[in-house]
Amino acid sequence: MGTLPKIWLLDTLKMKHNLKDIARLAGVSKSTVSRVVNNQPNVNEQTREKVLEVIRQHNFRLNTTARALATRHTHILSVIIPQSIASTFTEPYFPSVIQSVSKVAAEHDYAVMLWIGNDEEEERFGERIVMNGMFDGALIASSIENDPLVEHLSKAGFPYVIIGPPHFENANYVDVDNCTGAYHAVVHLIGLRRKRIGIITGPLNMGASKDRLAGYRNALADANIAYDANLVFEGTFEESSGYHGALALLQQNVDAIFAVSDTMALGVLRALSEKGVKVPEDIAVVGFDDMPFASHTKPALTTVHQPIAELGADAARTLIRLVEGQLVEPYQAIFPAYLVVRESCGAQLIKEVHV
Amino acid sequence: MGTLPKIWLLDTLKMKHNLKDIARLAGVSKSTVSRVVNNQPNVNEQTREKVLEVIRQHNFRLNTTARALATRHTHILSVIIPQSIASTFTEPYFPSVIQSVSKVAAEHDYAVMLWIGNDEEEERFGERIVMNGMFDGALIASSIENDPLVEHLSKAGFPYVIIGPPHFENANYVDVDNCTGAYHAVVHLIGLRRKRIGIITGPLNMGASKDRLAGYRNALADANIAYDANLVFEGTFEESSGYHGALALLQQNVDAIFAVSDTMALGVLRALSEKGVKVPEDIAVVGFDDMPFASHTKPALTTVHQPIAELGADAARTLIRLVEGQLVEPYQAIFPAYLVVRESCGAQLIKEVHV
DNA sequence: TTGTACAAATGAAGTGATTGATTTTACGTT
DNA sequence: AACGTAAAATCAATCACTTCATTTGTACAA
Repeated sequence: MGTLPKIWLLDTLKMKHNLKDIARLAGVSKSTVSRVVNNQPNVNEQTREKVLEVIRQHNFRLNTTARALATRHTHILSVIIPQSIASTFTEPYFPSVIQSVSKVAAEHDYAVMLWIGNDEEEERFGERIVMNGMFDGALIASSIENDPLVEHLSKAGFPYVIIGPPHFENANYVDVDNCTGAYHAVVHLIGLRRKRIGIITGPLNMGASKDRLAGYRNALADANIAYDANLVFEGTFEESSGYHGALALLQQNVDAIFAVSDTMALGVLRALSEKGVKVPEDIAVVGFDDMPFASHTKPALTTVHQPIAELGADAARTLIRLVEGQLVEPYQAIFPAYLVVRESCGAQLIKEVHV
Repeated sequence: MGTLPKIWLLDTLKMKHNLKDIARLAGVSKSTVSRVVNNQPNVNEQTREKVLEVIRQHNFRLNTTARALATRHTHILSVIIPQSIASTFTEPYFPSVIQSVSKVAAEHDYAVMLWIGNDEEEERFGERIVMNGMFDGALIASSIENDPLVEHLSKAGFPYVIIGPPHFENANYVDVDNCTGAYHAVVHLIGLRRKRIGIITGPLNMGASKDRLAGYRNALADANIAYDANLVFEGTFEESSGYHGALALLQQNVDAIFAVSDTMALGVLRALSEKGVKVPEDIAVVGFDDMPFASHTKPALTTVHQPIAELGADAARTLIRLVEGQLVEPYQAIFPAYLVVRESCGAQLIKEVHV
């Protein structure tokens, strides 16, 4: 701060004009130019044209920073990826969310700031974000429970929307029905006569992971199958944890593995293929996410579809409404997740048997 | 603009203070508080302590927007993903770049803005970015040739660094030696006695794709193998284009396929596996990128490694130097790319023959 | 007791917009 | 011609900071 040189190479190249200049050149006052730029009424049509002409001629662009100071709104939305999941950032889930957020933001003329947590900084992450403060609201992508970040933002008075399970009673959030989605997947496996169904969960300090595990347990309970903690492997959402989870569950003689992310399911397929285990004949595999690659695996992956892009878009729209004061009640949306049956669960086999 | 309600629910909750308030409360002037906040010299140690105490007590945070207006620097960096490649955004390449940029930015106390091109808007994309103007400099991720975006930014006077092959003579850029990387891959295949080597390129209006194709041609030329346009399939960097490329090249009786991205190589493996073609026995496959999943495919993928994170980090560091006026000469860095030999190229086979 | 030097603090003019209160202009009525 | 009215334009305050020129304060030497 304050240590930057005063003269900027590129500043000298661009002749910058401000409202006042344009006003002078067009022979009107600053206010009038402001009205024209902001498409406000009460300005004569000829005057408007004249001003626009001058603006065009001088290639004038409004200084957004000054406007932000005056209006107290930057028209910037933050997307926050907590450090707890930064290692998973390269998973297609986040790009999808970000892309849809970015699109909605653009439609409403908002810019998007991105904050990705860094393993090396602990507490400082939330502080950095809050200290910056140059955004109107924040979207928090699936953080862990009791993430201090949320409290930080909340205390600092920033509007925010959580993408994932909520942390507080009255939080604004947009989530997928993880529990029911997982439930359907496991019910399906049970229907296909699988008896020992293993699960590879995500980190259990994340709401989404817990909900999916709950769906698994509900399905077992409804079928009167005893819950066996040995069949539960806590993964990290990474491919390698699917791989190791599968190896561990093989020891338990499972006949089905439910990996709660497609990426982990990929790891499962790799492990089983290496061990010469046939999918779905010997072990059925079901994933979660329905990522683009899920239909391209071998065998094609049966998985729980979640509408990731819709989730991000809805969250963004909600945040904008919140920021613009159009949202009075807390907004809490839960999107359905449904099972997409492909090859890896063995539904085909059963059908053939029936025939 | 200008249509937002004047009273904000959350504004009433947070008692906001400004420099003037703090100055009054600490019994000093605004300037002094500013010095303290910015860690500048010429302020008495006791005064400094006193001011800091008041700041702490009132939970004061500097208004970054006002500072930006005064200093004419927002301390924001933009990462721009042109619409031409927005479809590939979920590829791990971009998250990796963004993550490393984000990290470097954080280290230098910069925030990161993200602009992702949208297929639906053509020309408006660059305009939107420039009109926003609330950033000090931009990082452009691998755009197509003659992308009007670069011209836009350049005209608007924004410092920028290109990640990928440069568009102009004097542009600042950070790139990978795509040509040499591809060259090594193809030379390796030739050394393994492959005679008909097909290539699946990226979009040929992108510099990186062209450079990789050039490397392929150079390798053939050096080995006195005639270049055959029938062995060249123009892909899109997407998995499916690898799949279709492989099917097309199968018609040409190739004995090796060089896919210039790992994701496309994945598609190649899928196609070959479906057709019952053995890799590497019947057809050798080489990818490009060395993505995390490359070592987890079956067979493990031989591929050209490129240091994606380093690329992003270096670009970010360069941009910050540029923005802060510490860069006088154009910065042009080319990172080496090297071949990582695994199973899919069939190097093992040859060794065994020799034994 | 001044004068000088230097550190510390202050005052005021910027930065470029928005916006509500106010004045000017244009135009149709009486 | 005087008046009322509404539209159009202007004025001035405000947003919250930085920074340069200036003043104040202190200590030490002459």
